[in-house]
Amino acid sequence: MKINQLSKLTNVLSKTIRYYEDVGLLPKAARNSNGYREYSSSDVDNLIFIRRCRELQIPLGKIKILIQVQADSSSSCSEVDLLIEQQLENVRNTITELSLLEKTLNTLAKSCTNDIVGECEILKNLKQ
Amino acid sequence: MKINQLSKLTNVLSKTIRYYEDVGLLPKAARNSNGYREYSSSDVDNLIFIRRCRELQIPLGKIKILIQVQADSSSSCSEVDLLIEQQLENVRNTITELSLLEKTLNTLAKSCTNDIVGECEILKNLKQ
DNA sequence: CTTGACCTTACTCTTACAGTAAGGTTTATC
DNA sequence: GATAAACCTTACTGTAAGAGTAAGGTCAAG
Repeated sequence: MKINQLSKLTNVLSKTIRYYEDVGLLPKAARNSNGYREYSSSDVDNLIFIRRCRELQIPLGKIKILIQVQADSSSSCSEVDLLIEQQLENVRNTITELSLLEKTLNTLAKSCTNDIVGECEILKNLKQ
Repeated sequence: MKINQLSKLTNVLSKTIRYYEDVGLLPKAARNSNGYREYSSSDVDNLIFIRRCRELQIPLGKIKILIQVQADSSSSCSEVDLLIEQQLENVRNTITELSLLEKTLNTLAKSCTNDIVGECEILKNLKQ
C-alpha cells in the first residue's frame, strides 16, 4: 500500500510517517518503480505500536528502545517494565507540580475585585 | 548594575535575560562605554514579574501582553483576569489528561508478570 | 603580564512534528 | 488527448523557551 493508505489505517499523518522513517523509528521503506514508498501490514502494526506509545507520551527516543528490545524475543523485559515505571513516575510528578500551580492560579484568579489595572490585585501579586 | 548582578538578584540566568531582550520582553538595555549592558532597579522589578509569570507557566507571548496592559494604569484589568482564567483552564485540562494517562500507565505497569520479552504483557498491550 | 572572571555576538541544539515550496506521477474527467 | 485533481517526492523553515558552545573583547588582582 502507499503512504496515504497507511496513514488512514493508522491515523498517523503521512508527513509524520516520513519523519519517523527519517529519525530511524521506522525502517527505510521499500520503494516501487516510481519512487513511491510501499508498505505492508507489518508496517501497520509497527506504526500502531508507535502511536500507542506516543499516546502515553513516551518520547521517540524511548520508543526506539522499546522497538529494539522486542527484536530479541527471548531477552528479559525488565527494561520495558522500568521504562513504563519511569514514564508513570514522570506523569505523577507533573501532576503534582500542576496541582500546586492550579492552587496558586486559582487564588490569584479570585484575588482581583477591582476593574482598573492600576489597582489590579493579580498584577500586584505577580510583582510580589 | 551589570547583567551578572541582575541575574543574581532575580535568579534568572544572564543568558535568559539577553534572550528576553532579544524577543522584546525586556526593553533594549542601556549600554555603558565598553558596550556592557547597564541595569537599574526597575529592571529588577520587571524581571521578577516575568519570572513569576513563567513560574505559573504563562507563555512569553502572554507575558508580553500583561506588560503592555500595565503601561496604561487606568485601563480595565479584564484582560488580565481573562488571561489568568485561561491559564487556570489550561492547567486544569492538562491535569485531567494526565490523570487519565496515569491510570492507563498504572494498569499497564502492573500487567506484566513474565520476564521474557516474547511474553511481555506490556508490549502486547501496546500493540493492542 | 598574565590569569580568571566577566562581558559581547552569533550560531547550533533540543522535541515532535507542521507548514510551505517546487516539482514529479497517476487517475479521473471532458 | 488535454487537463485538472489527487497524490507522491525532497528540502527547507518554523515552533517554545531557552541551553550549549565558540570566538573574541574587557577588567581587576596578583
